Amino acid sequence: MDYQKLANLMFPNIDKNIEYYEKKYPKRDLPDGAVVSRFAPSPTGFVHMGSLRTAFIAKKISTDTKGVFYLRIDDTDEKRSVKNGIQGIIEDFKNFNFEIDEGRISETEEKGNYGPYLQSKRKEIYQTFAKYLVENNLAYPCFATEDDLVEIRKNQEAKKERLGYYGRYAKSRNLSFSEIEKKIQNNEKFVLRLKSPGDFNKKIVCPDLVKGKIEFPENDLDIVLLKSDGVPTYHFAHLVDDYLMRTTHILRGDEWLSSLPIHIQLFQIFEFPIPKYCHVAPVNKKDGESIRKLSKRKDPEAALSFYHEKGIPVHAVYLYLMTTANSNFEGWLAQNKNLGLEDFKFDFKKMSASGSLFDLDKLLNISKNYISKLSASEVYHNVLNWSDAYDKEFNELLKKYPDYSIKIFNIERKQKKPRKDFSAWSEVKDNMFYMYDELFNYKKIDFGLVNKAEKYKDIINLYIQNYFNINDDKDTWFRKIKELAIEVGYAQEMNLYKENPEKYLGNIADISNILRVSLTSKTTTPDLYEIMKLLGKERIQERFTKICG
RNA sequence: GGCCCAUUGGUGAAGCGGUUAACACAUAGCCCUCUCAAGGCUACAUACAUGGGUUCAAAUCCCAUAUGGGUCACCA
Repeated sequence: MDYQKLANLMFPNIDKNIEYYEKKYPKRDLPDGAVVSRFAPSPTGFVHMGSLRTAFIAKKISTDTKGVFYLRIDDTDEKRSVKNGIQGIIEDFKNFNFEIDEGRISETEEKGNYGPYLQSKRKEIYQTFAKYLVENNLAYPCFATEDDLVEIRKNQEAKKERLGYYGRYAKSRNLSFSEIEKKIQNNEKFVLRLKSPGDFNKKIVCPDLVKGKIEFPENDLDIVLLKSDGVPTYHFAHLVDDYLMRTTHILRGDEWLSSLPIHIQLFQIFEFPIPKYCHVAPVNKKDGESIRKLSKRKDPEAALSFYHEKGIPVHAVYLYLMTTANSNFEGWLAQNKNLGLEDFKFDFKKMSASGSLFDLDKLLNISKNYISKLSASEVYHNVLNWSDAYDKEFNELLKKYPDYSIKIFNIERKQKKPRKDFSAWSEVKDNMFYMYDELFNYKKIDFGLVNKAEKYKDIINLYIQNYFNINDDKDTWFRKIKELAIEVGYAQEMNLYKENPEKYLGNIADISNILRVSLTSKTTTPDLYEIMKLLGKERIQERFTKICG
């Protein structure tokens, strides 16, 4: 058969060749060892936590090696695409400060010299590569209908044979030119299938940076390369795009592991350099007794918006992702307290090959520690940003009292071991609302929460009259509370009380708590002295007065 | 069903032929303390899936089984 003629019949409008594209997208001029990696999601509208993890690792090794990380949108399947799907991904990235070196940057724009980065705009490129295969008798048109394929499968199932389009089941392999010509002239739909050179009885060793060397049978399936609408399948697009975009490392979920023989075969057929593959295990979730992959549909924590909404700092999420990605990261960080994520070298050898459960508690713990190290001003700006999207009322107050708010966040922060009150910005308001008159409600005060608080009015009155002075230093302030305790028959020290509880009506902690609850409506707050200093004389007196009537 | 991957305490995980089998999170208790958050100390946890080998010696090497997961589309 004249394969050139066949190729022209199938792709009459393709006039370029592979060399053209090789010249258009030349080898990248990068330092030795530079990693070119990418994230290639379908435009489903948002990024999955597991995807972010994979993309984060890819980007990390690219920047570590002074390489390139790019974003390519895999929109070859319309059924999967969602309206504004690209925008959703880009917004998630923006919210997570996830910057790309090149690729798609909005619904309409992109940057970089290796585009288009939208697969739907690369049809001609794919067809050029497809035409090459036909010209060289490496691929052929297949006219089998869906029914034909069902028939084949039934047959194979009945005979307990291996499923798929291969060997003697690949009937379209043997069509003559005139048969093909006739069908095409009749406008019969066809797909392009690989004429697989593989032998199922032979083995191929596939190296993988996280799973190690895996032995598979060679691929002998005549897989579909181009669908009947001329759009490539993932396998073919992967070959063409990652070759032309000069990708060196393919990071993807390990559900792709079993198609590795196909991909390696494809690269070999074209004699293109085979990229390094890194199949990343999934992030899982316990669902009753069974364990399954974190699911966009079932698990809110699968979506990045979940973390954004909670106000978990982006950097904390990355710290957590790195602790799950490289087992030595946590220890390294503990040893190198003055260094950060950027200074850590990612290593595939330290990556677990098996999936793990997503641990929100651990994330929150990391986040709590991270926040404790921020400055009051940083905290303020973060809370401001967060509340702008999720709590307008609080946002207004923060904007109204910026300096005052920063002072609040500074309570017990500038010390060697700062407080660790919150692990997410959404927790701030509940912790601090009483510092704002607009949010404080004295009617919610419940002295039932305080031990031995029966005579709280007397105690508060005594305090205002004889002990309260806003200008006292902390020692004096505390000494006076002790004196008050003695005056009303409470123990001025815990030890004394513990030794002889029956001798006292209560203890010093009870006194403090009566004051604390009066001023904050909470039994748990940061340093009461600091709080009173910030509240100031008038507001303190006002709050006390309201309680005592 | 075929092919492939995985399996260390509640969770993540170290371990690479000889260890009292690290560490972190979670949980509990004690200490500290004006409350809390921390911090310090301690505890907890029946932790090496099971069964066979190899070896003086196995969580570590080999084989089988079990369990979990993936994949076998004109989906990615």
